[in-house]
Amino acid sequence: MSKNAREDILEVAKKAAQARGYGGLSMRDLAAEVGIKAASLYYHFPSKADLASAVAKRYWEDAAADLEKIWDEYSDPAERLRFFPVTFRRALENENRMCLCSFMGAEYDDLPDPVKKEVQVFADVNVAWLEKALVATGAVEPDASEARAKAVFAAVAGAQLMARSRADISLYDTLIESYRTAGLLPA
Amino acid sequence: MSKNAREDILEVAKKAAQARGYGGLSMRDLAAEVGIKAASLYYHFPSKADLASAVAKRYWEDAAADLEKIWDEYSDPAERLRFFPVTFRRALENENRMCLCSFMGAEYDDLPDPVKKEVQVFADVNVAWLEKALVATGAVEPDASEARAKAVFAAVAGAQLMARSRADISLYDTLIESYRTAGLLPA
DNA sequence: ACCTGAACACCGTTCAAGT
DNA sequence: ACCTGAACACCGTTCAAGT
Repeated sequence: MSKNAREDILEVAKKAAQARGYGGLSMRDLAAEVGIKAASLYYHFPSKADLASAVAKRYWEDAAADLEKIWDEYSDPAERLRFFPVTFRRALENENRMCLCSFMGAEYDDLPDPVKKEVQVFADVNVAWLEKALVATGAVEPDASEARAKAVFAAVAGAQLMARSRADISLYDTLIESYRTAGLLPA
Repeated sequence: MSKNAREDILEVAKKAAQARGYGGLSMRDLAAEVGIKAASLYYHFPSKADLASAVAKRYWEDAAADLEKIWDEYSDPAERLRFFPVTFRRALENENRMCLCSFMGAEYDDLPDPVKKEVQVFADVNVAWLEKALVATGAVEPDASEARAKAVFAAVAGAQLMARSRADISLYDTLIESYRTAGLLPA
């Protein structure tokens, strides 16, 4: 693919993990897609756990950068919140994939600790951004803003999961719109 | 365990699938826990897909029965809705397990078609019950009731997923309470 | 009717060996 | 520095064979 095998591995592994999770991520298949042998993977990453941890870390770093971009592009607090669900929509647009961290959240029991840690940072980053954005709208009581931010995150993740389980992206849009009608997200 | 091996298999497989999903369900481990050899599993079920399909079918049947019970036990529509999240809470109480169908929803790409079908029926059953209950409260416009029912289902599933990913059942309670404060569920 | 051992093609992982 | 083949203990599954 590119000149940098390590980059290729991370990229292909990310897409695979978004579709099949940690357990479903096959080192042999991954290697084949990158164009090397499975054993060669272990030159770049000491173990599957290390690889997945690096993938999850980059995943939340990219998410954080995306959220920063939304923040800077819009000044209206409600406008910013309008765009939050778009980042989760993109995974579904991308061949019905889902958030890597939602999938791995489900796999909690089988997740190596370093991976678990990065997965939780992803949620932390999203919740912190949402809380900041919600407080700025002034529509949420300050002492309820953290709980509300978590609620929005959980609900959006749930919408993505449900839409994926039907391979129906229009269902995702319906769900987000219902959240707005119900008052969970600003209309 | 019991006298009936088939029953034991279904029961143990259900708990395993709630913790590790379809992919994480190991026929060898399952057999060991039941007290037979892996090959013997294939006497009772022709394949892993058939076993998982039977498990998922029973799962939504049990869920439907639970919902019926809630419906009959309470006559106040809002009261009925108050108890909906309790069924999802029980999985978390049970050693941080989650809804089998949420997990398998994430595994969409690797799910055999018969399993996929049963998983979707689970969502259908829940959404139909929720819609009935929401309409009865009179608080939701009739032409928005289906979308709202789906939204509640997705949000509750998302709350369960997020709480599981932290092994924190109190987070689940916080999220459900936030849904009520926000207006997604009746307060 | 119900279960088993042995075999099949897979998997993640290791490691000594190649260039 | 980067990759590989061969081997390890696993996996789901099959099947002929046992009782």
